[in-house]
Amino acid sequence: MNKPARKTRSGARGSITIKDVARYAGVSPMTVSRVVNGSQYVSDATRQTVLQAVRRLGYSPNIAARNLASARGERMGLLYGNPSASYLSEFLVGALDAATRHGVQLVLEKCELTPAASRRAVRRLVSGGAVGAVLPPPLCESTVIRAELQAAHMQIVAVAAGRPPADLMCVRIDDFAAAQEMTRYLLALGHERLGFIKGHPNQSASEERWRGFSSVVQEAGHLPAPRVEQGFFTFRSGLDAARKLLATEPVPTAIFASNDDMAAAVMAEAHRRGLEVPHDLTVVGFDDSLIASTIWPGLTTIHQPIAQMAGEAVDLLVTAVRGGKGHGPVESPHRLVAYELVARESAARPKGTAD
Amino acid sequence: MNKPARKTRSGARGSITIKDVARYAGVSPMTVSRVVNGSQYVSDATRQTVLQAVRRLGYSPNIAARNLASARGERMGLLYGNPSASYLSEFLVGALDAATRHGVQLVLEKCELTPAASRRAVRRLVSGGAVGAVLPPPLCESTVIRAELQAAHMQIVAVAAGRPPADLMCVRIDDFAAAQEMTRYLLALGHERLGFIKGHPNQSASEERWRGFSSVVQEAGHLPAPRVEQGFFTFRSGLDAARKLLATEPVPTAIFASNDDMAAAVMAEAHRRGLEVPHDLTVVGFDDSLIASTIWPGLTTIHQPIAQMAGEAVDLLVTAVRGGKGHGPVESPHRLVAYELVARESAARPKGTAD
DNA sequence: CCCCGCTCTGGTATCGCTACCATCCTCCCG
DNA sequence: CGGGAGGATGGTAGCGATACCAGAGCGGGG
Repeated sequence: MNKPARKTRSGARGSITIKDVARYAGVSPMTVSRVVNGSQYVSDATRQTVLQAVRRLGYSPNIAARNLASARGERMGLLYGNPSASYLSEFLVGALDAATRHGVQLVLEKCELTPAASRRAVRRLVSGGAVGAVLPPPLCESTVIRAELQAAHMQIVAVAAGRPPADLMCVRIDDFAAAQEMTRYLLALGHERLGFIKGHPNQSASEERWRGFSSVVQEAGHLPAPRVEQGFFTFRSGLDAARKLLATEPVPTAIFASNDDMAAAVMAEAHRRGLEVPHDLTVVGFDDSLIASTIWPGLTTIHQPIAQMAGEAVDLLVTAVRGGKGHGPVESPHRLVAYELVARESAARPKGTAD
Repeated sequence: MNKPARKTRSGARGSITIKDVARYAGVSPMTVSRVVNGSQYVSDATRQTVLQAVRRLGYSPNIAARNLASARGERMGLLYGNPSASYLSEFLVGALDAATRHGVQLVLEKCELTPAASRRAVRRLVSGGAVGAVLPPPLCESTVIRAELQAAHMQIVAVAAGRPPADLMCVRIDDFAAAQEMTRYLLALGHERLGFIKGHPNQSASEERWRGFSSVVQEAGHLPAPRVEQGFFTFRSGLDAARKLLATEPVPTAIFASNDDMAAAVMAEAHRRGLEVPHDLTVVGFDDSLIASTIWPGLTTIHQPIAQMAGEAVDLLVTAVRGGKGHGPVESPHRLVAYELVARESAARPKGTAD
């Protein structure tokens, strides 16, 4: 019999195992496991004892072991490759956090929007062992990607699609309502000559934002018809749109751009024409992307809790994947989260109005 | 004896185990393991057989099991909380990728720069079981954080510190050389009246970039003294600096800002004054952050391979942590990676110069 | 010709945790 | 007061992989 301790247990970090806790608390490892995993079948007294032991010893479960034993640790794909990618960093933070919580692994895969690239990306994901995928915008609009993923029997969650297909799991804000709120905000400030820059026609959120805007304008009734330009969510397209909006009289007193990049472009063009923001022109955006708080004056915009949305997307995915293993389909595959109008310096009452 | 198959193996995804491969290839699981892990002690014939079996069966090792068996799967902390945070998304992509490669878990922790917040963040990291930490800028400059981490016996890798302490593992570009190259680029275009906006005095990269710039200016000899303003890496500070640089004659023909946010501010201010970029004024930045390619005209800047740097940081960390378990200290704890000057539209020959 | 050392391969014992089953005990009901 | 339901606990057997050791085959030096 050669059974010397194979490894010096002392020095190693984080080497406190469930057995140590069990011994310390005077219970069996199983009971500790139950406490740690929040099973109901533990008496309060025992639970307290164990929790104390856990705290005293600084126990933290070994994820690898846990995953191995419980057949968890699935891999979840996150397809990214966002042209207007201010989302990504916050998105990753939220997704990674949720993934850690659930003990699943997050696999990143870059993906262009061409069919060929999509196919390749999905294939890499599949061969990487992913069982589900999170699709941030604008990838969630790609039918090719969706088809490829579904063909591979993957669970999918779309994030921030404006009007998602009913059969798709989805986490989003109410773009329509948010655009309405922003428009009402402009009206409340006293603006009447409004300009609007639409988003990319391929993304369903664009339509929603536009509908929100125009519904409020129509509701108000008395306003002059707003000036509208088509944009494509890029700074450059915003510049072109702004040029048109600002070149011909009557110049709007407020411009609502469908995202922040375009709003920043409007500000740049306004400044070039000698207009001060917000004194001569109010500019508002949508998304609260990085650029909104980077530039000066700061952009009044709609904040999306991107990290939270990404987190919920992963939650949804995990539920779907695990649920699918035994139970029925997921209860409510659509999740609406709260947006927030963030007032910074780029919006004010129109010139010549009392404060 | 009750030994019915506890679980239907068939339906589960990715359930091909090392044993299946071994059986298929007619070897022992150990041999498969050796092949998969690239051990040298496998004959070529066997290796080929096994590899074929792996491919045929679509085998992919179970990370949880692997980590458990080999005592890997450590947790690595990533402290973030970057005020000028264009880094983060690329950074995360690179770090997560490397973490996946090594089979370690990445734990994110947000961290403000105040001592109290730092302490709290580090404590959370420790209690989360992290054994090492990656410090992106500007956190790597904080002595408080470093001290806290070292007190907790964590391995640390700083990323993109301009002049890191010699005893710290570090991945960075040569800020000095990059600034030199950019300055030479401006001179080569024919610019002589230069402006420079310094970075935040608390970050050592600022000093390096400034040194790089001025060394080339001095080398050149014949130039008029450059105009220099202090900035703080923010858009706002760039705006203030630009205002000063552009308000007083002689106005520079080219302005080199120590980062992209400030360079974007210079462009904004230039446009406000009716100067066209690059026709009337050349503007260049540093970092190649998101804003550099968002705005128009695109910013000529120094590209840092952020994802790669983050990945190498994790590599370094893993090596240090695993190495520390048995071997000596890490060989070369400093890693320089290649930067690249990215020429976009914001830099051109000065006005009135032949092309 | 034997022994040593090297390459290559297989067996066995875990890694830390949880699933499942067996057990014990309490309390309620008839 | 016996039997059954169900709460609370412990024992045992893996999850899928690697570490370590043992052993088989082979070539070369003494």
